[in-house]
Amino acid sequence: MSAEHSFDARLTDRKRAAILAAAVKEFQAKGFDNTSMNRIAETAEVSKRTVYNHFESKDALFLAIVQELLDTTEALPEFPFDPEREVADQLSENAWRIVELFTSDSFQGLVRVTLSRFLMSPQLAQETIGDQKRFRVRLVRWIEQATAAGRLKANDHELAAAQFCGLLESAIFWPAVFGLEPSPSQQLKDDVVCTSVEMFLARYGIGE
Amino acid sequence: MSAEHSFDARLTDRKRAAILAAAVKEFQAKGFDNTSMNRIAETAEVSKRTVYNHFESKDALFLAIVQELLDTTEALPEFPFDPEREVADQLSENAWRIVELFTSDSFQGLVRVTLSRFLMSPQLAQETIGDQKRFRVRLVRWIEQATAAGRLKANDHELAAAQFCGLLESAIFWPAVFGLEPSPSQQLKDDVVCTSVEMFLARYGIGE
DNA sequence: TAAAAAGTAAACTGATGGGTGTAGTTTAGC
DNA sequence: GCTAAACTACACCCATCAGTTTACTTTTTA
Repeated sequence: MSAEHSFDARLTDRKRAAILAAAVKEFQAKGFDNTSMNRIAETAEVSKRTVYNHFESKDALFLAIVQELLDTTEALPEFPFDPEREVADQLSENAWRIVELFTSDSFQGLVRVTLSRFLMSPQLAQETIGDQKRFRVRLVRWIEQATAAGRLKANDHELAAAQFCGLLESAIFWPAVFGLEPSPSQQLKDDVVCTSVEMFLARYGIGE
Repeated sequence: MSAEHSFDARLTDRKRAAILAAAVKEFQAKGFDNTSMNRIAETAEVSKRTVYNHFESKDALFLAIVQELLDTTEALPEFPFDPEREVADQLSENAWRIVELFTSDSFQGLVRVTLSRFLMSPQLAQETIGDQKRFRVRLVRWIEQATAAGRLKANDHELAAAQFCGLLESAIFWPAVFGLEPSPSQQLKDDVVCTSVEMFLARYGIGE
């Protein structure tokens, strides 16, 4: 028999993946401090020693997870200003991307796990959660370009971007993080994107 | 000598206060799990046994702190809509109150401590951080009243309130929580309140 | 097919930390 | 001043848990 059901990869790789998956699950469920390596090994259906063969320490395992999740959410495309398209249009599209990111399981996982661990150490938090800034940078650039093209009137581009994100976050992101609404309805997302764009343009837009 | 410098109270009460203060300090600095009762006793300059004489357990101590901090931030006044005053005026005032709350040390302390502990248990997090909702309720009511009075055009009052708070939070509150800017400048606060009110009214206001 | 690489089970170490028990000292209040 | 309540120092119990060791089996690979 060539393989039982190991369409996947070498055993070693499968074990590694199982450990990461188990760790994500446990860390998310109970937090870093309240998750033991024994438990992770158990959940991964792997011997404890194997966990330590793959990851030097609990911290190393944690960082590997954060890195993996960061990589997952990394692949957001650039979003340059397009002079040919309507401002509202582009902003809506950008808003949708952000909302989708916010509500994606992987990003939620990242935030929950990381937030609880690094709330106390701003340094580390910045390096990891700094991810949250990463898409904001794109938005800032877009706002800058749009302003330069005379299609927006924003003085403080950073602030404008922060505010736009804030509009989306307060209604979509944070409620989800705190488990109020498991996943916001399409209806709500629609409303939020819509009114956010309207509000933003009401303040920073040029009557087009 | 009537008293050395014990203008305060009975020794017992001073001890209790010292324990609470030490616990707040330690929990804020290192989080719940990474703070030992030994350390708290040490910081409070109190014997460990005394800590346990005042508080049944580490959890009890934690809850006492949360309660105390909640009480501190509890005393926010009602904010009814006043038909005699300009809408922008009232909204600005409300925004200022919220910003002041956000940047107050006691509130920051509450959030840091509570967030890190209860991020994993939405139930508890809601009851405690739900405080954050408490002022939002006032804002929701204000928006409702203003809308009823024909001075605003908001369909979803909850959403509108969330968005307004989001505008303030993303620029003031969260950066402070994550220790980026220890305390935002008066200038920034001004800008944020100003543009937030403008944005909000641009969308929900009636051209007055 | 044999050696090298990876996995397993389970007992173990060492440290931490919540919480208790005790015996003796200090403070409060009558 | 004397008693009860509160505080202190410190040893102690016990559970948890990160990480290790050992002796052995399975998988990979060349």
